[in-house]
Amino acid sequence: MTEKRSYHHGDLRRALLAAAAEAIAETGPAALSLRDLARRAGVSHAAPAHHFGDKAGLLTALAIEGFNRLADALDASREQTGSLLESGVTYVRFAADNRAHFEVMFQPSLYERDDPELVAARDRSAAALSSGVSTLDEPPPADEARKTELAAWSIVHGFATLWLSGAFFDELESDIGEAARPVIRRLFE
Amino acid sequence: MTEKRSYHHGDLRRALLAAAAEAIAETGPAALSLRDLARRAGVSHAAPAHHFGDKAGLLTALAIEGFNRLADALDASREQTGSLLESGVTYVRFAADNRAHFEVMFQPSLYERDDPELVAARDRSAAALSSGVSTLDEPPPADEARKTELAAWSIVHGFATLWLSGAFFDELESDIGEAARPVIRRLFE
DNA sequence: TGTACATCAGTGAACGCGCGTTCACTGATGTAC
DNA sequence: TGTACATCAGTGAACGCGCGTTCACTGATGTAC
Repeated sequence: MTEKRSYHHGDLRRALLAAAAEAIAETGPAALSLRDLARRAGVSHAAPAHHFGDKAGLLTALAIEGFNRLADALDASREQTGSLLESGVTYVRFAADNRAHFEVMFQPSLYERDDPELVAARDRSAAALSSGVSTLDEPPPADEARKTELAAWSIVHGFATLWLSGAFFDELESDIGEAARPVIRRLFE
Repeated sequence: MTEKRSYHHGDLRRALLAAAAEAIAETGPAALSLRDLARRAGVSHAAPAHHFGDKAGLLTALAIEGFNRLADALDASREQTGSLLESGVTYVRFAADNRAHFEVMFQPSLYERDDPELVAARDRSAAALSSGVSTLDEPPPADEARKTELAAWSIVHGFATLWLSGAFFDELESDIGEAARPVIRRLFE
């Protein structure tokens, strides 16, 4: 913790992203300031611009990280369970465990939505989501599949968003995944 | 438009709320500044404090207005159609037509969530939502009803949120209500 | 109908603050020979 | 193994900006008599 830092930080880019996730979880993405991140990383206030240029650049990097983590989690869930319901549980868990990333990912006005790396990461997530529908016991006909995908995405996204906003405060059990499972299950009955 | 204004504005409180909805739709709730609202309302920069105290006070008023409008819309929809599906369509339409209100309503960190008037308006919305479940052709048993409510709320809230974030951009038709109906219907099959 | 006065809505100057951005700089690292 | 030099990461002082807040004020409105 109290390591001496040399003139060069060594891993400032990563440290700034972690500081950003922390700050956003505390006060939301819009209140983020580069000077605050520099303070949190123990570095001069002009340093962040070196790595990200401006706030949008930093949030683009954070969104990329988020979409890749989500795709990783969904892929792993599908491999292990082969169940769309469990992929949904994974989605809401991801949102709760990566709150800052999640908030940024779905506010594209905060970042550069055409960044090639971002587009690739977003597409990975989308593919992981839609491949989940094909794991259903009775997969819908092709022309209906997209509607089912959107319904599944909507219900898990809505549950996660409402949970994070405190709408279920004190009503549901504290594990978001367990709280979500019986609700998501309604979609498949 | 170019009416002469007397020293007293006459309806500044309402004008500030309208200006706030406009500003939030443009740049989001966090970027809101009281000085900007004063400019939009054509009034000196210290005037807003007279009516709302600070930003949280103003956003509390906006959230109250939003929850009441939502409750009104849901009540009207239930009276006219008696269909939970159509209540869902009404919910997503409300979100699109009252984007600024909707965004503020579900970010309680922006306002005073214990304000009595706010609590009352929020409860009105919640009641309107849950009474919708009892209109189903096959209402669920009492102990299951809440899960069904949460599923319905989640799917419409998720669809609305994803739509507003641009996630369906260029994919779905431009009327959010028509786009949502076949997706929401998946929950009832 | 007229006058006096209290109340209230909005004004405008002043303040201190944190922010993003710029820029000449300095110290560390890596590579060529 | 040693030296020279280019490159790059991070510094720190300076700037101008918009913000929220305060406060003595002024003009309009409403009420008492």
